[in-house]
Amino acid sequence: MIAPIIATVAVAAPLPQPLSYLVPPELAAEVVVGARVRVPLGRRNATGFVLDLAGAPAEKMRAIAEVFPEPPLFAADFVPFLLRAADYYRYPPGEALRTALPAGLGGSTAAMPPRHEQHYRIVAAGMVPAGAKQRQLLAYIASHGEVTASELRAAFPAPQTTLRRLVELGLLSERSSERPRDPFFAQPLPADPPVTPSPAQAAALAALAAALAAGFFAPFLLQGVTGSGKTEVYLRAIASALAQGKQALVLVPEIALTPQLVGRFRARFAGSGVGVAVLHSGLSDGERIDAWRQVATGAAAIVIGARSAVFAPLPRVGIIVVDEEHEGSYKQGEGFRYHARDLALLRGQMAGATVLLGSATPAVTTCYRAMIGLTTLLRLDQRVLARTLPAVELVDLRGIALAGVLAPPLLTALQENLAAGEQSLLLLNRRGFAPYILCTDCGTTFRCPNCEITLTWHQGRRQLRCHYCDYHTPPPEICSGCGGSRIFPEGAGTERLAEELLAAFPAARIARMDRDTTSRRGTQEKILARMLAGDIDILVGTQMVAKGHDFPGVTLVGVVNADSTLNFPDFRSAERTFSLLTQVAGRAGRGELPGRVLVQTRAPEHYAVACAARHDYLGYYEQEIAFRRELAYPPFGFLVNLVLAGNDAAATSRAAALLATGLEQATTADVEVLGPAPCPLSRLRGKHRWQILLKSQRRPPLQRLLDHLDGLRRRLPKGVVLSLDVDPLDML
DNA sequence: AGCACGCCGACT
DNA sequence: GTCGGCGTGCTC
Repeated sequence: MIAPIIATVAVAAPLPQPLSYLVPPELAAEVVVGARVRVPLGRRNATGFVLDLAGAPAEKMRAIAEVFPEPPLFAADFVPFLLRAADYYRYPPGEALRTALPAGLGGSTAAMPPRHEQHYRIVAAGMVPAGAKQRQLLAYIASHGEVTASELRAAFPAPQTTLRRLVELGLLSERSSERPRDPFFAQPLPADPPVTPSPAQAAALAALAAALAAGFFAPFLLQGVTGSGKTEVYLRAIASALAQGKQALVLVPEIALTPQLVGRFRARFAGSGVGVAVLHSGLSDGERIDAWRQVATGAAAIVIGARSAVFAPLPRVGIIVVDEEHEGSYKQGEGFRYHARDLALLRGQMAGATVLLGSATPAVTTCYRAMIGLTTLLRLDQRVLARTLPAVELVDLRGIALAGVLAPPLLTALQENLAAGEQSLLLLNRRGFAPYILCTDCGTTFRCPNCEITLTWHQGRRQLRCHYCDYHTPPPEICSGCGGSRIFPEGAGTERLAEELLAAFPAARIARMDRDTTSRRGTQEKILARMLAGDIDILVGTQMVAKGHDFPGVTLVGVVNADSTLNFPDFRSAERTFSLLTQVAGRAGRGELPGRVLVQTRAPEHYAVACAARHDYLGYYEQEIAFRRELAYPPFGFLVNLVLAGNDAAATSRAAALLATGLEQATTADVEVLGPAPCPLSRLRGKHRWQILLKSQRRPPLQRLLDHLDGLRRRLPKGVVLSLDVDPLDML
């Protein structure tokens, strides 16, 4: 009697553990680790992923029903990482895996089949067909050797029927190969001018090379201001990893994943035949599936991607780069709420890889790890080509009567910069025309019926819009409170700022860059190209303009309201403010010309603002870390945020109270249960929301308390759902 | 998440 | 007497 084969399957259902299934003998050849399968679950079928195979005695087990006819999605060494990640964030492993996989591979439908490309070559030389078109095609193919269908389509109009005829005549042979859908297929490789590393870059590279050679987990923090040459360090460190037969994973914030950045990697590596795969949300399902496949088969040695690329199934990852590691977009905000930087560290640890975190303004938690020696600090202090950092001037708005949103110093600076024929960049972290509209007779504001916020006035679309759900409505003719008609927009967004600028500088060419003007594909590139060509004098934008883009011609940067991020009801508001101000200040004076930065604020003494103005990361860090220590916030304490959401206000608050009581009874002295309290966004998309914050100086007791949660979760009233955020980045 | 089982209210 | 409410628990 041969022991039956048992497969461990992560089922795409909210089950806390993978399940075991019998492998029917007739499927034994196809059921491999990484296969996608259909399995019976209760009285229905579900999709699952094979994590493991073993011979074991069959107990009460059901059999795998079907195997998807496709190559395995990952190899066995990927599984422990996935399970650790799912466990850490308390998310069902099957669902975690489904989130990690590209859309189209996580579901129950067949994957989009690979795309094929036809190749043609001459079989019988010398034979001359009758048609002129046939002769032309043959001559072309004869002179090029083997030719692909797409090349022929480029050279001849509609060659398809002629080709088929030539194949039928036996003059051409036809062969088909898989061609991955490649969004960069038609793009030429940019130039890659050689640069000599600066002494600081060389020192960093020496440390990285030593770690790569040792082949153990080694985390590094590469701290360098914008323009200090971090990317060159990434490129060279990756080259060392490749030279050892290892592979590289590069994570960048979604917003920074521009063709320019990818172009730089392709320029360095693709020329020498190294496969570079790109994974991000802008790809089509087919492109994404193909990219994932190239990674899984090992055809791509370098993977560049946003957050979810941390799960790319690289077989031999030697280095993981996390660029702009402080960026909040690395944290997934719903569902499987993982943090890609933290998982990069975990993955590096499990794979024995070098992990390189890069930032000008490292997250306080990351810097702390460097300070206590858990991470090696590498510094790039100089900007390349000895460019100096721009001077930052604070404009204290207190006591200034503003006509619009721009105070006289910033207006004057803009005027001067325009007169000098140079470009300016203005940051206002709020899109739309005005954050709310107000009845001046009775004070009524207009709110979203689904969310606890005011509606933003969008002048161009003549709409009031909610920025949290898709609610939108035409403006009210009369006030719903008093019947009056004196309703006016209050406050300012990018739309109003652009209008104000146009009024102040009628001759200036002004453009706006925010989610409203860049939603269509290609529009963002268009604005960037116009900026680069000098066709824009003043660019107005949200934080989009602060991150990821180079504006070599910009010599003046204005921050319209530095306090907007500071006043967030969140313990990380200072951190975000410091980063944003530093980033946007770094946009000035990157080219030949020196830069100038003006920051409007009502809190010029606040350390996040004052230190950013002085380019003083350490000064900021010292104050921030003291504040964190005092209140036992990260890195001195660990947080888990529990959010209860439901349609019924009373049921939701009752559920929150019940859950908090249950947790208080279960908790030990070393875990604090804070709340329940209404979430800062107390109503969102129609749901009433309450939160309970768990806080502890140590992780184990926190995890133990979370074990109790699974029991308590079941006793919630109907219609109230609990979601859990381990290491929350914000608590809105 | 589904989908059972199971134990209490108002109906042909 | 049943139809159906949604609390509780399981799914290999």
